[in-house]
Amino acid sequence: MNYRLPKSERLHADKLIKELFNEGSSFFLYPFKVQFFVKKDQGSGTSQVLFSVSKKKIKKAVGRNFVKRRMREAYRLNKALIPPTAPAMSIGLIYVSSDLMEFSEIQTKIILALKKLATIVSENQKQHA
RNA sequence: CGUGCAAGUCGUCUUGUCGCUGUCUCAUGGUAAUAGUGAGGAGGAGGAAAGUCCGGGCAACAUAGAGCGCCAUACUUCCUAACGGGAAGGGGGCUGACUGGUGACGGUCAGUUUACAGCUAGUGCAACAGAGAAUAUACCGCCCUGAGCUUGUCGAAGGGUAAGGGUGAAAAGGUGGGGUAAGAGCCCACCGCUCUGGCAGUGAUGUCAGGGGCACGGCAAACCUUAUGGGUUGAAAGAUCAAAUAGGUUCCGCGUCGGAUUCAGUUCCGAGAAAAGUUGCUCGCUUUUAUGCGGAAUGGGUAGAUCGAUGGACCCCGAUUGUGAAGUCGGGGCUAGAUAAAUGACAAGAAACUGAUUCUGGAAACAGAUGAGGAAACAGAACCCGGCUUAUAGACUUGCACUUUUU
RNA sequence: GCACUCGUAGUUCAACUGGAUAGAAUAUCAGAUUUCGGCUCUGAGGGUUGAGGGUUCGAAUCCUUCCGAGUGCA
Repeated sequence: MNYRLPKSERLHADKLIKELFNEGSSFFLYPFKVQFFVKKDQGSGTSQVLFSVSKKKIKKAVGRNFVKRRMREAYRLNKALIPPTAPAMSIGLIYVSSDLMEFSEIQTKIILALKKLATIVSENQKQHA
């Protein structure tokens, strides 16, 4: 199983991020807001993900780093929940709680979020097909 | 032993699994070099990385020189690349102890604190209270002269007076004495202030002598004056490379056909094509289309990438100079470099903190042992340094002070 | 990262060049009016002027250090 998360699987290009937030769709699953955008004419390639924590919610830089690292770990260990047949897309995981959470808690929530994302994407595929 | 204060140092560690990041080596890849992929090696947050309060490096732009303006600083000497930082010293304030004096007040020692140039340049400010608030002031009071008649502990009017009362944050030097009608630096001594000179000190300043006489009250974190310093903007500075698309410039080819002409599709004549209008339709007539299309080269430049950007006023150790901040010399070391932003997650254990319970001693307080469980500070580099400020569980070292117990 | 602005009753704003007890509207509470409520009238409470330190006789105001909120710069 591939548990790696190199730079090519992280979203870092300014254009793609603007595209994600301007044209993507989203849903809430506490404590996350999941923003995603299916790339057109790409087939089933590698997805790219970004993690975001608001400065308004968590004031201290240490706390923000702490949450982002735990989110990244949780995604890294559970990214297989998105089936490889799914189309390539940009994913944004935004932390909207103002409390610091334990890793186990974040992990369960991430799993739920990814499962929901996978079902939404597969339904979209069926509708288009 | 404990507690407190001051100064300084440190501010978790080990193992395993799965990752992130730059770098080195090897392999793969490829004409070659990058990029990518795989394996391995040795690295990967702080004392404040924070606040952004100062200073410097660095970069771009500006700049003959000078002045005005604006901003900052402000006892002295030194340290430093520089500073609003630091060191040492001086002066002032406060506290305590001792001490001199009738008194105002002074002296010595210790601790602590201090944004500490100039209101003896100018301008300005001081509510309320108070008679009077900065060219002082006469309310009560005190004293003198004393019209008058009610002859009194009376007193119109005039004058003297800042010692006393009262107001205030502040009442125009203070204390003691002389003096006077009562008073007053009016006079004297002392205390304080200030000026001049001598001496000591690099200097702030100290000290001694003489003079002035009581002014020259307070506020400059009021305007301001003086001295010194500062060009402006900040890495989102700036430098290099540079896709796609659109557009710029240059060149080439085509330009409905024929003829003539021109530097030139430049102009003319004839014929023709397409579209629109006129009409119910065709012919005819009129108008429009042709300053466009394609290709190549080229400069600017966006996305993006690279550099800036991590070897430096560097760190450690030793010697030496200096009261000290710090300097000099010698030896050793290389110690994060990310960019939608790495330095992590999980598990186990070990030190340090807190300490339920149980056991022993004891009348008790408590002491010694046991050690379940809990908690694990403040906080995350963003171009780099030197400071300052603020946050911080706990541990250790040194010095000082104090309490209690035991010997 | 850099540059800058602002914090006053529960809320919206005042308070001159430092001058005393920080003022107004609204909201709250109480009373009057009404059969009851609203409107209206009268009155009261409510502020460590964001926090600490300093300058001054005196600080919301001046200086300084923190805290919080906000704005601009590609």
